[in-house]
Amino acid sequence: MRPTIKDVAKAANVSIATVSLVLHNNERISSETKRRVLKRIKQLHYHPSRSARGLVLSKIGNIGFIITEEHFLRTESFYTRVFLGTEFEAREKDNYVLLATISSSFKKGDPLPRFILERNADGILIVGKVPEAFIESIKKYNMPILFIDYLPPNGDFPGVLIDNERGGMLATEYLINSGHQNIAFIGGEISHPSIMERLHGYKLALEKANIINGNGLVVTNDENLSRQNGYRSAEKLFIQNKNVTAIFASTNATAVGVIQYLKDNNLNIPNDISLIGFDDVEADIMIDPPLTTIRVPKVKMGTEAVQLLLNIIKTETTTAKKIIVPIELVVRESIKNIN
Amino acid sequence: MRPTIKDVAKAANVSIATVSLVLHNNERISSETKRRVLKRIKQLHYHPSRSARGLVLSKIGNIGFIITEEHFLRTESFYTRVFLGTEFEAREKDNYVLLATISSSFKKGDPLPRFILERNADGILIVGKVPEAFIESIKKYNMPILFIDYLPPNGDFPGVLIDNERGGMLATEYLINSGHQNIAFIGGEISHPSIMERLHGYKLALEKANIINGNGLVVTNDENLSRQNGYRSAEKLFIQNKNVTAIFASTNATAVGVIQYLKDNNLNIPNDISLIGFDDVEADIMIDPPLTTIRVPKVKMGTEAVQLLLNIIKTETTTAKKIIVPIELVVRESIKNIN
DNA sequence: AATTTTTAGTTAAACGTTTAACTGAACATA
DNA sequence: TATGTTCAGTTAAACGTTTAACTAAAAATT
Repeated sequence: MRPTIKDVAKAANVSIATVSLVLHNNERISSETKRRVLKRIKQLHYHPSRSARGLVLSKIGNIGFIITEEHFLRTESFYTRVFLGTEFEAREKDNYVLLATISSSFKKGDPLPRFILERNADGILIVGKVPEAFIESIKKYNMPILFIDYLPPNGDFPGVLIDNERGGMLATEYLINSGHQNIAFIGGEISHPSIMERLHGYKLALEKANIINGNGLVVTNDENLSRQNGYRSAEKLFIQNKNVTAIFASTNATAVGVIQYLKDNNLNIPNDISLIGFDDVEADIMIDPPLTTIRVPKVKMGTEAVQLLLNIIKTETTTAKKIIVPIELVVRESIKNIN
Repeated sequence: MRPTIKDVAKAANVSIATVSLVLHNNERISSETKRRVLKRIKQLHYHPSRSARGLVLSKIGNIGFIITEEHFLRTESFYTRVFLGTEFEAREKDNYVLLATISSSFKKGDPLPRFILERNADGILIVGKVPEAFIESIKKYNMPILFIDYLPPNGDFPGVLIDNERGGMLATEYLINSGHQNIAFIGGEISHPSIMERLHGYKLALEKANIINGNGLVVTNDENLSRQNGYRSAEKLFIQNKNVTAIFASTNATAVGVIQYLKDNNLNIPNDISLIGFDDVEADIMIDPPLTTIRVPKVKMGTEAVQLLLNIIKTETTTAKKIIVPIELVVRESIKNIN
């Protein structure tokens, strides 16, 4: 049988209350006693029972991580890394992360993640775009909620977000500074607000540099599969447009599709076409030459999110604080300077 | 405040014991009372507290899912899908899955997943190859353990496994039946037993067909990144060997690398080279032509694993039962019949 | 020396379940 | 009629914590 607080108390010759106080670092306990108790705790490999603790505190130490199944299974490990970040921070703070997927076509009345119904989570992380109907459905449980990489159009929630607009600008400006003018934007899942914001950043940068080019250079397309999306979009772009010299691919999965298209059509990167991506590419994907990109701190998004959420839970405040994680331009070899 | 069993009892005019018995479908309760209680449960949105339940049953309803960080972050969604399977089945059986990653260079003394230390899981799923040192470290906690897609070399544990050998045979035999003789095997992470077994199946099939070709056709290589691995291995293969007509790539990530190599070297699939993979390819990866492959039921592996593990937990037996999930040859267009 | 304050604990109730042991009424049996 | 038996529940203890309220001893104050 696993040891309980009683066993520790007996071994250390104190009451169970003392053990509990030691566990919580209460200053009422002398350092001598503390030492003795701690020694026994270690010796017996004692760990307090979560159930017992949860029962009295009515706080379980779990946080829910909700994502659409589609996003979770994406070949890009974007959200997987975010998840890992949440796991790291949760562990640090003595919490567990419970992952649940929902359908991206969730509609009212569909079953909710069990940890919501059973209130087996102290708070909830909603990751990536989720259906509005889902958000509506869980509102009434009023658990603390925090969004990651998405904010619903209405309602004011806290969130951990990427500075997509600045990223879009950064990417575009870098292309402009490298002498490009005919810069195309290829958008993946354009209905995701993040992509919209990147597009907005792109437009802003062009405007600022007084470059006016028709909308023909912006190709969007809402297929689910980002790579095919990138491929098809590139195809579409080049049919209409022969003089593009640079492409801003709004995600790296899109970029991979674009690369395939360029390869299939004997267009060399960066000599014929310069290309910049968004999100650092997984090392596993072979891209030749290495892709210049905007790096997003995925793991950090997870850790920040958990920190903020736990804070909201602890202080029982309602906040709509937004944390914007910094992005970074990573220059590699996919862009040609044509100045 | 969330409703408790007391609230239900009061509303239904019974004792809390009755409510509990209704919850457990005890036949001691008349159907009339049962109906009344159930009605109130629904009305009040009552869900029993996990903490309270866990406390009295000393069984928490969590199962741990342990995987190396490296495997979890793989671009192939193989293990992600297995995870999803476990999640589905766990949910069905009123359990939660707690995921923890460990380092693939885990050594004695490294910190263990918290749910092991705290015994916050009733049983553990170990997924993919993990360091021997890790297995040694957790043995002493003697929690029920089940392996997925891996079995440690020593110790007799239950597991849910792929019939890799049969898969290797199936793939190779299909190539043979299509008239190929110079069939190469390109192995990804060859130190993973699964890959070894596929290789063994390959050899068996060749033997059975009386095809003798030197070991020059087997290229293995233990780089971590499967795609680069595939690329490099293909390179190596073709330097030594000019007359290969078919390749069996031991994983699909490897196959993708091989495809890139072939494309870069103007070798057409299937006209110049036939190719077969292993694991069904993610729809997102653009492969032209569609790849013939051995399909592995990933989600099913997860559900089966949870079923078996929960069974072991419930019956408190020690078993070393192995579940071999069926595989399937999926014929698409990457193989040329040269008979 | 008597009183008050501080220190370093202890006692006991509470959290929400499960379930063995009990009970009282209705029914069956001799 | 007296006595079992079955039915349909109820009572109460137990699970392992936390923490407010209490206490006994030591230290400080008058």
